[in-house]
Amino acid sequence: MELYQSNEVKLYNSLNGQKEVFTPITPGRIGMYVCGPTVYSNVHLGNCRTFISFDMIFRYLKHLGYKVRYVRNITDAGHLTDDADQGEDKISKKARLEKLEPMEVVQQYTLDFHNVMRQFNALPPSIEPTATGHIVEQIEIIKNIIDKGHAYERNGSVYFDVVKFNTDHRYGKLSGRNLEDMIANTRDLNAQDEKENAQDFALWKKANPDHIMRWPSPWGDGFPGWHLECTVMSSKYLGDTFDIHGGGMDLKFPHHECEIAQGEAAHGCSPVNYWLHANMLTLNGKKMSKSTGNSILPKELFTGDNDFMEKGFSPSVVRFFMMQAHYRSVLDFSNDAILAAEKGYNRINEAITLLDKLPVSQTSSFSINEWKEKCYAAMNDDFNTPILVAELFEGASLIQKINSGSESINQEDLTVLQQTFRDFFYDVLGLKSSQESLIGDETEHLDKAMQLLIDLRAQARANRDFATSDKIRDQLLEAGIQLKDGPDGTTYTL
RNA sequence: GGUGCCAUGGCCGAGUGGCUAGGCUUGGGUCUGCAAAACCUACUACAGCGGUUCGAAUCCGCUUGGCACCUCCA
Repeated sequence: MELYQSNEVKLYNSLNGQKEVFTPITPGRIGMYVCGPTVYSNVHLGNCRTFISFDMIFRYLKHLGYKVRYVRNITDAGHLTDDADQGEDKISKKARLEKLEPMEVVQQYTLDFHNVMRQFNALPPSIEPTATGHIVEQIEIIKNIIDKGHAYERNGSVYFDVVKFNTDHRYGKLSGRNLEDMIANTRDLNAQDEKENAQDFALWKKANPDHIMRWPSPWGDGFPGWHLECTVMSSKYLGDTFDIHGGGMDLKFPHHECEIAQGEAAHGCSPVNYWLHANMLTLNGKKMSKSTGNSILPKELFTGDNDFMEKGFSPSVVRFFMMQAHYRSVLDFSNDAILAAEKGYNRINEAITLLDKLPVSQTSSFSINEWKEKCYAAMNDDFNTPILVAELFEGASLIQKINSGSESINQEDLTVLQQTFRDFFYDVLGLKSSQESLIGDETEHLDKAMQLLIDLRAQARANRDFATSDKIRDQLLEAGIQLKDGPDGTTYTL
């Protein structure tokens, strides 16, 4: 019996704005697609929040025993810098500026992305397809959409006919827009526009002679439009209709709206059952954005080399900070907020170090299963990680009380406590304990060296040579190591 | 202008028509040579104005403020 059979997950579906009971198309199996990064520059922290949010969702669904195929693409072509019409492929623009091959740029930033995701302890997706690896499929689906009468060719480019599509489908159902309003609100600035309507979007763009990234197609040399890759890759790997599609809130319109239109036009069915949108991470109250400069790189945050924070923070602390907010809420990043999160994170880590050393009693003075159920209930309710974190703090408090003897626990319950605490902290939230950043070998060496210092200090204290003992303590603190005198001797944390 | 979302105690951040999330900070205490850490303990908030209700911070309306999308952006 898998956990999912006894845990009913409710998730907020952007398609109708309601929390719905999640039922996969195939029992026990889930297909999930998340829009990945455009690899033309380093991912910033805001990008990371979305991927960390969906990593948490992926982890919880797996924890429940579902077999999840998680597809997250790499956009290495096709996003335009300007208007669809005088647009230039983002990747090739960057390439020209830096005098690099386009695929060199792609490689560099893909590696950076993977590296950052690894630091945040995000699991790799099951499949990570690239747009450039699916040009053939994109050309095929464009032919299909043209055949169905939902697209037209103009001067070597192909456009999706939104107005025609809207006559027997509903364009705008995800973002709550209707086409009439959109048309009414459009001022027609581009008289030379190839498109029949301003709302039409490109499926294929003709490449100018100097455009580096280009592929042959039935309409001439060009490159695929912005929204097509996701439709192609999601349907290829997950089917024409699949369970969950995720992405950042800012992709809801037009990107996801266009995906729905493309899917419905090409396959005749709605592509996705549950649309999930992760909210933005703001910095100083404003959305992070590469173009405005209001952004912070993960590396700058980890090292403390940035203008916003007074010191560096470990990836796990940053992840914990994000988990303290709901994925659908805007989260503002600030020095005070992350500092507070770091202290809370340390508190939970203190409890974890006690987990294997707790005294066992004949009976328990509380109901551990009640606590465990609350943890699951939090996650089952649209992945409410802030509530889960609150429960982990309750658990941490419980651990301290058992340790100090004001609560007691029997062996059976202790096993539940250990298992549940670890399941949620490590597996579901994807956090690491503060000591874990060190590799085993290093820890051992450090332990030995530290023990020597601790012994020396203890001796100095015994001789009431406090000048020496305080010197050891204070200088270690400057080096980032904190000594903690307890009843059973002195321990240290980094 | 259009479409959504949000306003919670010093700070961050959940949530619910009635039973005081949680973390951080701060005050008091235990421990300590002194600290730090840890632990115990205290601190009853929901933008404003109306309305519905026995009862609303939670539902409805208005006002004010903020954010996101409508153009590439997670």
